[in-house]
Amino acid sequence: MTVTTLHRPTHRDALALLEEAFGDGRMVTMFGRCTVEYDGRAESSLGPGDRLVVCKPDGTILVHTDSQRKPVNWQPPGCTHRASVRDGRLRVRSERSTPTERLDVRFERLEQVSAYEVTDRSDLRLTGSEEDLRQRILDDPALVEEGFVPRATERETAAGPVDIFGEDAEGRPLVVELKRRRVGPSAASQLRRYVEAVDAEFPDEGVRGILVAPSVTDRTRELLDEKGLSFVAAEPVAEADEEEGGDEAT
Amino acid sequence: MTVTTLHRPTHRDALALLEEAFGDGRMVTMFGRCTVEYDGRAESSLGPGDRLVVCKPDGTILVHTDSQRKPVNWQPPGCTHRASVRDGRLRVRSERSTPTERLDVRFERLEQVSAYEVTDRSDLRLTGSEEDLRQRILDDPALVEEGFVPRATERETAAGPVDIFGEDAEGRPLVVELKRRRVGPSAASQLRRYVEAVDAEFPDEGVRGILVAPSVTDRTRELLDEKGLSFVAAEPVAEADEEEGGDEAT
DNA sequence: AGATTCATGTCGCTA
DNA sequence: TAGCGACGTGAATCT
Repeated sequence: MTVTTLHRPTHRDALALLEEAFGDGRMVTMFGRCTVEYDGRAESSLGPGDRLVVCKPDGTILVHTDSQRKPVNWQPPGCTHRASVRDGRLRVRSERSTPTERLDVRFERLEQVSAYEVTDRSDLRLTGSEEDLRQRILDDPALVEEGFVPRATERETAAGPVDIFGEDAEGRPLVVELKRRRVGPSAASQLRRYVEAVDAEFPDEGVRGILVAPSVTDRTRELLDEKGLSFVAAEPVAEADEEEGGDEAT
Repeated sequence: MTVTTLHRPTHRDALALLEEAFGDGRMVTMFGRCTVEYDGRAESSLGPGDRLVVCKPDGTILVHTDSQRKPVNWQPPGCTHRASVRDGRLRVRSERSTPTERLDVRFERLEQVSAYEVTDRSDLRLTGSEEDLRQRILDDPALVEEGFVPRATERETAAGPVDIFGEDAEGRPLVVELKRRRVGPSAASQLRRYVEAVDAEFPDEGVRGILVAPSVTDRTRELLDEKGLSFVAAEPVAEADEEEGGDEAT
């Protein structure tokens, strides 16, 4: 039996299941009317309402309402959660240090508590990341510009690590900043920061900077132009051929 | 009855409950062995495994494993999710446009399906945000420096909106960038961007920039110094008095 | 543990 | 709708 469920349990029965499940490393969900108090990097208070609470065996706790992707409250992995009954009500407390953070969920009503055994796993395979864009450019540096020769990735500078560092056709240092999607002003600032740091390393060598991304906003384009930086359009994965024959839709 | 639960249901029975719950605007959880395919801003494939799937009435869908705060796969609010049975297996598909994204969850085994009615709500009250820091400084501008006079918040510039714009004791323009927590290099770049934009607006008036945050990293401190920018330490909420008497622990 | 950056970031606001 | 920046960002990587 991989799922144990209590329907409208007493708070004490719920506590018993929670303690058992926490001990077994099972994942738990609770649904009911509760309040939530959080104190740590910030501080928050959530009045009574119907929520889905998820406790994971790695110490994660999530409090979900019926909207939004983000939990209304949570605690990250590595926390220790403990359940107790105070004044006849179930309470789940999750704590951690560095930084010190505490989350308290107090239930007024409990509709359902379930414990799940998770045994089967598979890893996620994802494509379309900045890493894919980097690989694409290392495979074909001409995508950046004719004659570009990559020399290093994640090269350290006084301002932080440069995505791709290399030389242009004339042998001048070239700083390439990659973004997997359309970028705003912060990307231009980031590139500028790296270029200035590299420029300090190679004075009078005419260090250049190129931002590689699918596209840029107008303001970002202006910021790049002002600072003498370039933009080259490229995507993490080659676009589907727009010219005829691209009939792979289902 | 605010919760309906099916234990080890047939895929057709699960489908019936899902369609009913989607129609009623109820929140749904499913637990079982499934695979997940995603295609949109990126692309991913997740092999078979035991997961908790949450469907919210606002169109959010979450696929959680037994670890991490982040779902392994998801779809944001505003998506339309549809359930069906193909080859005797339950499938939940969630789609949206702008950008075009599709998520497919296919179940091999179904341990439990639950539908929850969410009626009771309360809003979250949170303190310790950048907004709190701003209010603190507007209440007492001397926290930035003696003689500082705020003139505007979110003031627009060619490089974006400045958190607090004002004048120093000598009447020179002052750009203040706020951060609720310890900052890295990007904050220095951001401030510099704003200062340069304001400097272009007020040539030869000696525009100054001050970063206000709890603390900065060493490298960020150097970047600020290089560019003639300042740092002032301040937190969103006044720190507890470290000197004696702070005995509120439980 | 701290620093740095990417992310299918998410979310809210505003022009 | 797109642009822009905050977020209790989270998560990975490297020192």
